[in-house]
Amino acid sequence: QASPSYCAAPSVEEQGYSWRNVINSAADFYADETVYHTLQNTPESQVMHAAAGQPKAGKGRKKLRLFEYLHESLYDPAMANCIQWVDKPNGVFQFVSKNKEKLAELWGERKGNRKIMTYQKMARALRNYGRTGEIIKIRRKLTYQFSAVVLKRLAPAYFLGKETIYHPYIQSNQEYQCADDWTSYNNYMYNNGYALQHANS
DNA sequence: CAAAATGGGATATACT
DNA sequence: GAGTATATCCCATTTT
Repeated sequence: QASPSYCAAPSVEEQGYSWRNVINSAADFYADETVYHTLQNTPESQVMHAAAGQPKAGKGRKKLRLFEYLHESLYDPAMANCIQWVDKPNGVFQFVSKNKEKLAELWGERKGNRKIMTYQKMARALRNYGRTGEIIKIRRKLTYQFSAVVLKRLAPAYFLGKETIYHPYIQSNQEYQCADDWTSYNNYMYNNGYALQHANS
């Protein structure tokens, strides 16, 4: 057991701990950040830039949803040490083991919760997304994936223009009732397209 | 084995 | 009051 010798994509969370390898394209980050601003201007996207860290402000504001917060963090370079894209085009991201609790904490503050939000509780909420398919868990450690729908809804005009990218993963825009099926399908695709050979356990 | 991750039922809250 | 979207608890199972 424990034979960490993948060569292709260094599993970020493994003992390898090679975040930089995944981040490598900082330019990519900034490019998207720019796009993110576009999103802010998009009329239909009422993301509402809720004031950062306001426990109980903004009454009329639509409440920020967990996946919106995560998506937002994903585009925030300052959060790169907590959460990060693994496969941006397909909405695959993962938390950083070492700082995931921090991200959860910030989420809790953002929501103005009474107690401190923990990764466990946040992950519980994340699991609820699995029911509706908004975000699903994929086999890799601390890794999840936004559904095509959510991704489109949150993505800047950017993807809307070239939505072709999101094909390799999800092909049935039908329903997510068979979560089990397409979860494994995704896992299959994921491992297939990333670090195909590893066949561990 | 221990720790980290994952999973999910049950109940509580806050808000529309 | 109903339904949604978590929040919180808490405990069990799996993976690392």
